[in-house]
Amino acid sequence: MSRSERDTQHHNVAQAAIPGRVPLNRDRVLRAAVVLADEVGIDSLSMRSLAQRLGVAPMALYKHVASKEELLDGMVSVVVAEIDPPMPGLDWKRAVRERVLSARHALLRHPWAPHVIESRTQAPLVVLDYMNSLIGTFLAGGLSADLTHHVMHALGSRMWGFTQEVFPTPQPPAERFPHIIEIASVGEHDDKSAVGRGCDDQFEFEFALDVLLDGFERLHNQGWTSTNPVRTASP
Amino acid sequence: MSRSERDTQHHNVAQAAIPGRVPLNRDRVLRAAVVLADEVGIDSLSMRSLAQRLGVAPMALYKHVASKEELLDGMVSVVVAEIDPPMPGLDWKRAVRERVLSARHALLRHPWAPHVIESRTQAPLVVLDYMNSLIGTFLAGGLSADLTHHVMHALGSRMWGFTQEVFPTPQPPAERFPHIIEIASVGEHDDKSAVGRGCDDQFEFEFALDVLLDGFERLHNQGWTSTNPVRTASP
DNA sequence: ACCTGAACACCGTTCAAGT
DNA sequence: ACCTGAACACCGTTCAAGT
Repeated sequence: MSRSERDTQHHNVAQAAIPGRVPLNRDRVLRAAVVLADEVGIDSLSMRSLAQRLGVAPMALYKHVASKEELLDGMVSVVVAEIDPPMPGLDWKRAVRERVLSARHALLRHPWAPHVIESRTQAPLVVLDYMNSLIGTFLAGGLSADLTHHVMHALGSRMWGFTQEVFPTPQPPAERFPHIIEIASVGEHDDKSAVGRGCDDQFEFEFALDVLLDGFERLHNQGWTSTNPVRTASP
Repeated sequence: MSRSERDTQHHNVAQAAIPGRVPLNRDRVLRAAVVLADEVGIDSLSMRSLAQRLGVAPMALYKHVASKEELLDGMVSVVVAEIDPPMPGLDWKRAVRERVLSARHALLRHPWAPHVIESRTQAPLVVLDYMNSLIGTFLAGGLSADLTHHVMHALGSRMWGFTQEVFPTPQPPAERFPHIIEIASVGEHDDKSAVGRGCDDQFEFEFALDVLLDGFERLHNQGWTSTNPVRTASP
């Protein structure tokens, strides 16, 4: 780092203590939005509340993001960029597994991320980078383009390391729902790992991920193609 | 049906032609909300627009639903109640498969249903009925309560017959995303079956569902338990 | 060039009042 | 008992104006 660069940084840091003196930029807006959403929840994140946090008029934000939708796209980009790069030297199955669990690690720090990612209509570029990289891992492992296509669909939003939880929070009455009660008691996992409401825990996620990856591997070994989808389930 | 009951019905039907004369009830509110959301989209469904459609002041709705959240719960209940009952005489795997595809048939008529179902914090009772019934099918098929628990988690929101689509709508640039381009061309399915934006098509859904069900069957045949999860993927 | 203030067209929901 | 109208505390976003 050159002397002038260091000075500029110090200058900015000094200005940051004086509210409103550091000019806004896109990155500052997006990072502040991520922090604010982490703190107060995505429902309480508004253009107005974000502007207030930044000590700026609401309309100042529109110089850096065209709309709230673009703000949400940008927030997704920030957290997806935190996902670790692929680990080298692993076979495709382990490589995908580790990558997805790394995505889980990065995204589940932000309880709002699952919902916001799934609500994107246009995937931000870093999202496509991640998907492109995952696809590359399957292809490098020898899976056909055909199988890889369907395997990526089957993986679905689980590629981000989360699944929206579908089980009810309160215990329902046993008379009407005997089967739910019957299976509810098994496998009591730690509630702490469920980040925010509506997220799975680690054991259930890995179980589902492994069922899928094992299935993909079996289809690959069988030479599965979409025009000749032979498939059996004997042990 | 007694004479007086018939007369009462005729009376109501006659009144229905005069807007605003039939007293509102919860069912009329919920059904109107479902129809309106089908027509204008869930984002344009507001308490005010629904009230206007019903020819009533916005606050009249609050006699029948406590809040907009409760309205959404009720709308989910309406569409989930349309799912066919389980088919008798099938083994557990076929029974689950048919039931889930029937759920798909019912829910995908309402493009907003996936998003709204996944956003429920408290599952409506008919949602628990459906889950209880699915669990019962696994248990009746001989799966342990242990395995069934994890299998239900792994099935996740796919039990409703849909998965949120994760692929981008516009074709991205080939230079930056070569692998996406490579697999994009395979298996061009009909776009018509993708109900609204963001929903999978039939082939991809069945592929993923079968990978999961085949995996569940294999674990069941192997005598899998959560404390002794032996699992291999040889063909 | 970058930010502001007022205004517009919406929300869900409260409250007190009408019939 | 059931519905209404006005009002409150919010939204995202436009526009014209400020420096």
